[in-house]
Amino acid sequence: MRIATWNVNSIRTRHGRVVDWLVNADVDVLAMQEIKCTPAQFPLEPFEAAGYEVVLHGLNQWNGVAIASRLPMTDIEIGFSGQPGFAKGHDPDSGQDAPLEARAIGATVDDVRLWSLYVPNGRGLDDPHMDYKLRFLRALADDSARWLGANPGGALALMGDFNVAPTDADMGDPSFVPGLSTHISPAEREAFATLEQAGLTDVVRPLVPTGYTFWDYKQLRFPRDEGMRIDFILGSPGLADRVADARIEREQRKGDAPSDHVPVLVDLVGDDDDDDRPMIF
DNA sequence: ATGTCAATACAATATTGA
Repeated sequence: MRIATWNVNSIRTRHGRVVDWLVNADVDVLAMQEIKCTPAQFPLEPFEAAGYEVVLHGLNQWNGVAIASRLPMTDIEIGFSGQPGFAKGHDPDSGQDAPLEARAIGATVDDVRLWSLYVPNGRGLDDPHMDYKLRFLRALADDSARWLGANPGGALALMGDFNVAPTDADMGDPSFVPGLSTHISPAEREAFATLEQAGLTDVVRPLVPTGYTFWDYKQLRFPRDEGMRIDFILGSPGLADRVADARIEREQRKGDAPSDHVPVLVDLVGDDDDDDRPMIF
């Protein structure tokens, strides 16, 4: 089974490129982020014509997550347990919960529990959005730890735009982020590390040790290769053991109307479609 | 020169977000 993640930066603008890539790259399941639309606005037809079913969560023109799959999806979950909310100007001391944004959708394909996740940007080190980002990451780690406790040995994949560059090599120069050095601050890296403490590992890095997944549209970042590695597939041990290959699809940053992010994919063996499982006599 | 892009409200530009 080939699974992938891609921040598409508007599916209405990008559906042609996305479906073409799904078919050409022979992808079974794609987690998308920043679809930037409601369910009524989502271009379902090109996906269905290519043989993909889509589940999505979109509230307005911001954020939005989806999963497209040509294998059956079950147990669709909108948002994760404990996911924090956010609203500009919301007073956290008001006693009222801030509304949830469209940043998480889960589905099960074969025996793999998959999530499409769009972690808050943070905006600035002192911005209220940064605290939201840190709380979002910690709550995600807590929910993942709960799932792994309830499903020992289970295959869990967190796929998405985490908006954190976990190592220095994942961002060549902090000035790539205008103004403030978000994405690389100790607080953000510590919050990201709680996912590793929950038992999840980056399953792409061992096979693709270098390279970026995002280049800002501004300031010729792509031609200069001044990008960041912020899109990941994080797996439980039960998933990581089944990873046979991984790729970062840098070519997708080229050509007409690219997203500012590129797809990241991994191949899994040992799923229900066992014709790719090594035979042992 | 932030060497940009997308959605919306609105009706040619401004705002928001990334």
